[in-house]
Amino acid sequence: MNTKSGVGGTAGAPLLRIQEVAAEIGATPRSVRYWEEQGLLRPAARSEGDYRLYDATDLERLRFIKALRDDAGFSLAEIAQLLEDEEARERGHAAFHATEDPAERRRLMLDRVASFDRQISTLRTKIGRLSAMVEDAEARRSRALTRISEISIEAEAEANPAPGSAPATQVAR
Amino acid sequence: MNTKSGVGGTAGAPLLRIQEVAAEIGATPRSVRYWEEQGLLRPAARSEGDYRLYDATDLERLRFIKALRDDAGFSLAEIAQLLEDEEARERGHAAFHATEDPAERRRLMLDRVASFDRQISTLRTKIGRLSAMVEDAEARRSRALTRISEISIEAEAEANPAPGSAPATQVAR
DNA sequence: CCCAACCTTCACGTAAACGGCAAGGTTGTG
DNA sequence: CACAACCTTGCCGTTTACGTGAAGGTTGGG
Repeated sequence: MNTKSGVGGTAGAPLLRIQEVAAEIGATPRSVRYWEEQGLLRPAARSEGDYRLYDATDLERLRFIKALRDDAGFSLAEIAQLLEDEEARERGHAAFHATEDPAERRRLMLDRVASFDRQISTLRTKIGRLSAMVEDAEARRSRALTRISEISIEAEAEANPAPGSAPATQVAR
Repeated sequence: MNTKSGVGGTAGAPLLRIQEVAAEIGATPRSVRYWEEQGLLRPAARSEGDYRLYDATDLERLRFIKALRDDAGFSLAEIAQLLEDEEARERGHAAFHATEDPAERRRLMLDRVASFDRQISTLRTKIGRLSAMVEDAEARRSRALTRISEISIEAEAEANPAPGSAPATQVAR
């Protein structure tokens, strides 16, 4: 077995190979390659022998993709859309470090915030639709409960024809 | 064009044909047939000439299926699971009308409530995962905002050489 | 009765998202 | 340096969820 866990040149960052990242996020190397093929990730980095190498940022991105697919149920095409924002953020990150101008840096960060806002709103839309379904189910549930109490009353009336007052028998079992 | 809108025998309920229900829920007849093929709906009802006929209950069910697919992003297999509960509810509905015993009726309605509870919890689980993603994005967003305010301070410091101490040169790079 | 517009059941085609295998190159430990 | 374990790029196979005819029957207004 391999004892090594990093392939970093100067050991600055522990670059991972495809199987390692795949296992980390709970996917297969095939899927990760497919996602790359579909343009969801950049070529990451390659080793001397052309092995794909992933860093922490890539891992984060992969986790995000996985969550969008499994948890949110988005298609890869939709994810590609959402990731365009993420791309923009990363480009912004590079631009950020390329400038010293605080005004420029501020602008880049504001773009980043706006990008998060779009992402959040997309997710919230989905949550909204799911919530509507929950509310619908809750309404039906509560109607069922109403019916139950009606049945109880009905049962009482049947078991106790007396109109005066004072119920006597139990209903539940 | 056809002027008729219902095909009810005694005009008790306005049974719809496949294209009508499909249009109603925003799907194609093909999809509706496929869903039936996959066991998501029962044969509904058939006309003399074997045309599929749908009533209000079927429509509700179809709407539910559509929402689960489009809004919640469930696979037909998952929907089949969720619908088993719905099936049980409908069987319970029949059993409900078949008995006069209030205790029995109460039990059936309680089953119905439990079934709704399971459905609601499934949806809530999904909402929870989406909410986690939103929270994550919000955390990143707020970190970006923090960076922005830091930049503002940095800019001030640069424009305004240290009042108390600390000679100001450059910071990052 | 006629005919357009619907419906039926096959049956094959397709896009998405991978799975799996072949043929060959790379890594790094013993 | 040998060799197991990993990687690479094809490329074909598979499942899901339908689309798209084909060939023929049904409906219902005129």
